[in-house]
Amino acid sequence: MADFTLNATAASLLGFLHEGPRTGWDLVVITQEQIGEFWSLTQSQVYRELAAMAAAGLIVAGERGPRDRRPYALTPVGREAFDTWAAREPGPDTLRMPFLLYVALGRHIPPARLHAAVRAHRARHEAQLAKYQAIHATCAEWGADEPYTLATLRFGLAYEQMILDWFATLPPEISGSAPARVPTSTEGGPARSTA
Amino acid sequence: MADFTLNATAASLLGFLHEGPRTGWDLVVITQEQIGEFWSLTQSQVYRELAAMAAAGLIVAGERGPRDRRPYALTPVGREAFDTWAAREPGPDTLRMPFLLYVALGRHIPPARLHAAVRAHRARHEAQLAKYQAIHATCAEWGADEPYTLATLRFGLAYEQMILDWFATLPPEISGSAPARVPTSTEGGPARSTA
DNA sequence: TACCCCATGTAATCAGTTACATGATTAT
DNA sequence: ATAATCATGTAACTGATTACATGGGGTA
Repeated sequence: MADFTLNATAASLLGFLHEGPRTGWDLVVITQEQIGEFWSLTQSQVYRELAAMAAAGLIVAGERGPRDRRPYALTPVGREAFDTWAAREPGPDTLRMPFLLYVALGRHIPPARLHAAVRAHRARHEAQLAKYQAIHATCAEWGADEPYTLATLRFGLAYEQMILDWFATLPPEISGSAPARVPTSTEGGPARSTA
Repeated sequence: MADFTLNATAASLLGFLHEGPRTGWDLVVITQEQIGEFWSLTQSQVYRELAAMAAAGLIVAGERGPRDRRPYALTPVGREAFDTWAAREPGPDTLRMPFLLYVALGRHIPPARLHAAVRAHRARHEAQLAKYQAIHATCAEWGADEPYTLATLRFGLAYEQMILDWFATLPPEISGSAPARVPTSTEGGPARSTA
């Protein structure tokens, strides 16, 4: 029972339950907006993990509320399991980018197709950056009392900005249009930050 | 048979087979170094997908060579399947970052633990940046004839540099040490690129 | 000859995704 | 009354990870 090994998804749910009892639905919404961009989890997973953790005693289900809402609360055992999880090094980042696969195999993809994919992908990231900027604008006053959420938001901003900068450096074979005038960086030597 | 739907992993293998027959082992090595950073795939998957694609006629196995090496060659059917895959928009990027999960849940993690995780994670990315820089230094002459691989490499460089820049902006509660003197960017208004 | 790496594969498990079924509540 | 949304859950599947089994071939 004490050897229930948490995966990071389950641990994240326990993490949010530190702030008080939440229903599966609550957690779906919360996780989606707070960590969804770098740790996706689906509604199915949430209910599955909650059921498993309840069976293992890490959380307890409360009374069913209005719309069958069933809040789960963290137990001392759950707290301990979370601490055990937190005591381990977080695993390595993994990226899954079908678009970069396109680029890597670009030699074997019709140019028009590749260029269209570039445009679509750039548009996605422009939209995502705008979204982050909007959130950041409304939440700039957080500062001191929300450093954790703010840090992840700032990561998102930096990430999207980086991608758009990278798009601007693509050669015409890939982008379909001339690169913006930026340090061309194909003239040898290790790359250096422009920041 | 013609309706064999490729997943991106299988498609990537077909992509590399455009350059000539390769064995499973070859593909494990090639994919690991060429796309491994943004599209991980394991040896098991490679052999599984090769077997499935061979059964579907997308590739054909050649004679077994020295150490039981068995080269697979692309067939016209496989080429067509690849083209069909390439004609679709690539799916969205997904990030899986346990470390950011740590940061997001930082409020509930002992500070010393969080700071240690930050140090370890930063070290990882410093090492990764150095690796990319080394590759870039040896391959700077590619330029025109390897634009695709170069673009992915330059993505890696930009990504790692972005992360290290982000680390420098972390507040002491998270990093354990004072942030570097950079545009503090917590003073309101949407973030702007510093590039 | 002994050992290590090359190379192919299988088995078992876990995690993640999609689709669907069901019923309660609120809004129109 | 009807539709939309809230909320919980199940089923089926696909993909990814880990571990292991097996044997060839080169090297010390």
